[in-house]
Amino acid sequence: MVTRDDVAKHAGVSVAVVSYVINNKSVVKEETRQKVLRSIEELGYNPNLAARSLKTKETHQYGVLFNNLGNPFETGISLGLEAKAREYGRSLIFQTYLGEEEEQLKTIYMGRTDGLILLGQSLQESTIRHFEKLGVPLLSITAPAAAHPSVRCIDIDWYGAMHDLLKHLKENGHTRIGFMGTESKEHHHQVRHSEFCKAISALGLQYDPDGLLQADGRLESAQARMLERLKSPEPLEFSAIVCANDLMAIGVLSACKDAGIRVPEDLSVAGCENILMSSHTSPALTTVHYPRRLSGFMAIDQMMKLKEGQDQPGTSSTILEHNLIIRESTGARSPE
Amino acid sequence: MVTRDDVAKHAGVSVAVVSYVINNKSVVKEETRQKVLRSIEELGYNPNLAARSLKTKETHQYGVLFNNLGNPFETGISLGLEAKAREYGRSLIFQTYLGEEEEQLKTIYMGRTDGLILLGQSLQESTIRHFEKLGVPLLSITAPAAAHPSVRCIDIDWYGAMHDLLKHLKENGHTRIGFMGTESKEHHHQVRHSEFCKAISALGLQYDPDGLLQADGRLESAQARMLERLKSPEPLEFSAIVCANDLMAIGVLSACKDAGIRVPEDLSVAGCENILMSSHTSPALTTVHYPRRLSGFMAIDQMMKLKEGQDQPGTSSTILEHNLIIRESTGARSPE
DNA sequence: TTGTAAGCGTTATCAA
DNA sequence: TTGATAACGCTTACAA
Repeated sequence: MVTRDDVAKHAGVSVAVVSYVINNKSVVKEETRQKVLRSIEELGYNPNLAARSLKTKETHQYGVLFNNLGNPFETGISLGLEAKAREYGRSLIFQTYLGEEEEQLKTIYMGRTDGLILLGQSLQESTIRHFEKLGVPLLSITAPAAAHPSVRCIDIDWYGAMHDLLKHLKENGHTRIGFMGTESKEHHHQVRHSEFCKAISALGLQYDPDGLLQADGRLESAQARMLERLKSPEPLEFSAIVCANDLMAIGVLSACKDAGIRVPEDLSVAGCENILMSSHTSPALTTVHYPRRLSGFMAIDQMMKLKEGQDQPGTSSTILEHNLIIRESTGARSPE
Repeated sequence: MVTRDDVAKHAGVSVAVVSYVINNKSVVKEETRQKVLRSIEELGYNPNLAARSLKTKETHQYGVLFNNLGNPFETGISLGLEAKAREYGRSLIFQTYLGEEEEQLKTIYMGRTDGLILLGQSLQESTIRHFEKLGVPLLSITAPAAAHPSVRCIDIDWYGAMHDLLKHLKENGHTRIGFMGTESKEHHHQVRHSEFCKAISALGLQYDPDGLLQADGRLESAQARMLERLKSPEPLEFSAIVCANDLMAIGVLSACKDAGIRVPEDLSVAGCENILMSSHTSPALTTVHYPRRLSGFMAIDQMMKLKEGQDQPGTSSTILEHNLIIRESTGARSPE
């Protein structure tokens, strides 16, 4: 490996000068600078980042915690994170979050990250304090079920989104509306569910708690759960169903197809997130658009600002624009 | 930050002993060990990984180079990579590969990675040599268009896969078969295309070079390209089309729907990779299954073995099992 | 404008 | 079985 010492020797200067050149300290004489630059080029020198961050306490890496890399919602966000991080010369360490291994985060990221980006996870109080003490900021894209003051959030206004969606369904004659959520109490889908409930009552609609179906956020489990429900002899409690994400909504669509239920003639189905695939199902899915790429941009931007101490107290929560996308999977019911 | 010095002081031992305990050197007296362990616990100590890798020259991190994080094929592989890496206590640095910024890889990964996992990219000779010199092994999941002896590969047998698929189409009466690939000469889809061509002639089928449609691997561009083709007055050169990946095949499906072409009655469509979504389109997509998760497992396993010097010369290329999945999008043509 | 040297938190060698 | 101490490659006072 070529080290800074090699460069110094080759260029006939001291190691400090090499550092000055690399870090663009303007003190260096232009002639010397060129000499050093030439040596760097000739030797193919690259600074060792581990050594650098040991000294500077800056790693130029951010940790990103996934729930499910297989969900295009999360990869869509990462696309934004990654592009913006690249702009700033930052790298991302991706990790799937597993509740039972939360303790390990402390080990994995020690001396390896300038900040942690969550995708809606509710970390334990002790973990949050640990990173706080280390000066590693936490930021969540889409708010955790259990909000914590020292975790800043980027999200859309779920109440507004649910209100828009439910208003659309109401206008199509639906009064009884179901919900498919995610079982875990700590999952960020809980926020979507609770705002759904608020919007339901604000609009004077009915919500039968029996009309709550629980899956785990994945397509397959949603499909299985819905199929099971459709096969039971009892009639559905609802004429329309809102799913906490598109993946589950697509699973519901498939279950309806399997069971011979027509969408939207027999049942209206809506999702959340507007992943690419939701416009390529048949029927195409009505959904709430979540600005994924933008949320990733904002997250990195905020991290960079936090670093520069521009920690404005008002910015602990950022609300992004949402959009209702009406497609074919919702509409008026047609009685055979 | 709590350092090893703090622990040593707290436990009343030297710093060396703390290291011994952490790294499980068996020399330490059990009583001392317990004392140190208790101090570590009490102080909430975690070893600084930057310092450690500076000393040991091992980073316990692997770089992963994506083409498109939005492609479920790539995230499916990552799911495998991530799970296996976790088992071994390794972290992954994800990066989107951009040809024009290849030079930067040398900087980004300096002192930060024990190995680089490619997803079919063809790196420049000089880049490959750079990492070779540093002792950073390169491994590609799905073979690059330009194979290089020092990059080991994990892939399926694309000739076999294409042969299976084309045989199925031939049995359904198709003789003229088109292909949708990816434009760039360096893209790993080129391998799929060339093996397609070989299988075509082995089976005595026709392949009209005009029947080659070029997109960029994404759904949207495939849809646009196919729609454009369908709108031109000339009749199609083929009665069936194979797409280099499922995402593009789904785009083709959407284009057909837009243009009023029935699948498979008017045109058979097949993909590659068998992403989750391909079983939820209508018609469901015929495709070649690629064992994504497994390929990720193998990649990490190989990396770990390379490290231990178990660099068997025979293992530079690993072939995984593939499967033809026949669904609804292919079949016999029905003349109106 | 450049050089010397201390120190970042580890591991590992060598003595004790 | 333990303790000093020299690296690892870098940044950054401070001195020259």
